[in-house]
Amino acid sequence: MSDRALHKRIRADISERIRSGAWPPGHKIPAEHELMVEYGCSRMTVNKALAPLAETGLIVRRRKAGSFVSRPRIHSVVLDIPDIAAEVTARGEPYGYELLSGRARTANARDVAELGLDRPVEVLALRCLHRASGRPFALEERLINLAAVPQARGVDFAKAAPGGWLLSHVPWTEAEHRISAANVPKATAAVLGVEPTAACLVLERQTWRGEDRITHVRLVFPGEAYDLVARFSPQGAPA
Amino acid sequence: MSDRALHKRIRADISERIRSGAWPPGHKIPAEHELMVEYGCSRMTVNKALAPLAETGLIVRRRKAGSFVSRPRIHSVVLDIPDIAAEVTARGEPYGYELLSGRARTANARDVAELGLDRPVEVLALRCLHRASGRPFALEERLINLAAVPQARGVDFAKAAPGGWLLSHVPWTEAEHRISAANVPKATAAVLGVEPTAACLVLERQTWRGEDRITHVRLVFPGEAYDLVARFSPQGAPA
DNA sequence: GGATTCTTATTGTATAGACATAATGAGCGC
DNA sequence: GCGCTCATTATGTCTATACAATAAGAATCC
Repeated sequence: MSDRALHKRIRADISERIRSGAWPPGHKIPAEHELMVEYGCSRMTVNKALAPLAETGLIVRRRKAGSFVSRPRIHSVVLDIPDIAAEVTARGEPYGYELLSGRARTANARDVAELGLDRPVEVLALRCLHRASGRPFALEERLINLAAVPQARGVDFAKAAPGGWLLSHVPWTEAEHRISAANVPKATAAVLGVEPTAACLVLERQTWRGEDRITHVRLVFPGEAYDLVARFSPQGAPA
Repeated sequence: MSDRALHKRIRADISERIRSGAWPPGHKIPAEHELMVEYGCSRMTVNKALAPLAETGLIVRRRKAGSFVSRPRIHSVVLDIPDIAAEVTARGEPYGYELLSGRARTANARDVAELGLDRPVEVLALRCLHRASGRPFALEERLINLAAVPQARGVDFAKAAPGGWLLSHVPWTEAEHRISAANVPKATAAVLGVEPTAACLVLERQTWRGEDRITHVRLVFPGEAYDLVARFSPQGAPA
């Protein structure tokens, strides 16, 4: 493991010392000049090692003052939002997809609110059911803004799930996810084959490109059948 | 915005073209030499711009072949795991904390499973209630491995919430989070002041340092009172 | 044709030097 | 002591150059 590039080794060394607690928050990190001597390299190399640590917030750098280990930073993790087909397949279960309903319509008040539109344009409203081993796995309720994605009009979503089609055909610049728990309406519970009182995990995603709203999707997972798992691996940690 | 460092501007330009779809997946990115001419800078500067893009997976670089926009990358987001006190205060509500119970004991079978221990050591089991404007906001069920964190024995968790104390006193190297929806036991529902049928959002976190298990915490949020929000901001995007 | 070798384009890494920028802390005037 | 100025120091950025590593593609040999 010591055959990697020097600047990466320096970075790994430092982040290791921080993560292990040897250098607590607030601790002063040796100056570039000192590290340069310690590792017997040029200042550019040291700088290349430290710059990303500063960018990701593990350390704070101040001119003249020096570099310091950050105060306990916001506790953030990377969460992989599942591609449902991949997720089901990864569990070794056969994946099934079914389009329950789908039609274009002028956005109603609720559509406008969910998509965050400023006026009621044409939208495509879809309801799809994803299955694992035949059993309902997730209900997808999706709105696609046809003003922003007119080419979605000609796609047959009975064959391909809209998530995958959108991902590969429509670029987006930003997305917001919302994760919550909810007791869902009776109709939804019936489709998912759970009791109306069962807790469901609701994942909502809204994407847009520039000012244009692209799509809004709500994925409802039946109760305790599904967990979102996020593993935190701090900057510079070996895989 | 064009007064930032050149290598950051180059990086922003490129990631913008990728995110906007102008450069689709698989598209060949101009060689370092070309970008060097385009921006009138040295190759080092171009390299400093591109290297982080490769590290975060937005692009793939191959010697002799060139640099290319990655195939639809894994759909991952950064999720800020809340510090409850900060979260409540940020909403403009007064924050309240209460220790419901706490005692040291030898780990029982369930403790062993939750902490992932290999033998039943001494643990500190805590139940705490977090309030917003007096109303229950979250129930915290926490186990602290006293074999790994002996100094926790002398702390009065009636005054300070264990999360904050651990964060600032005990370094950790890895964490795993699990987010799910659940119908909680009657006793839990009663403490939270919700119906036993109400869906609750359950956030579990387990942290460890090296091989040592540090703590396991389960935060139960009453139903739809709380959303986890994750905003995706691709590499190089302006804040 | 197919396997092997050679050439070369392209990225990876590092150096030494230069100037810019920001902020600390010392010195100075009052 | 207080406020101002200024030298100093550490980081921020960039250049020009060098050599290494890799793999694509061309040339060669059989």
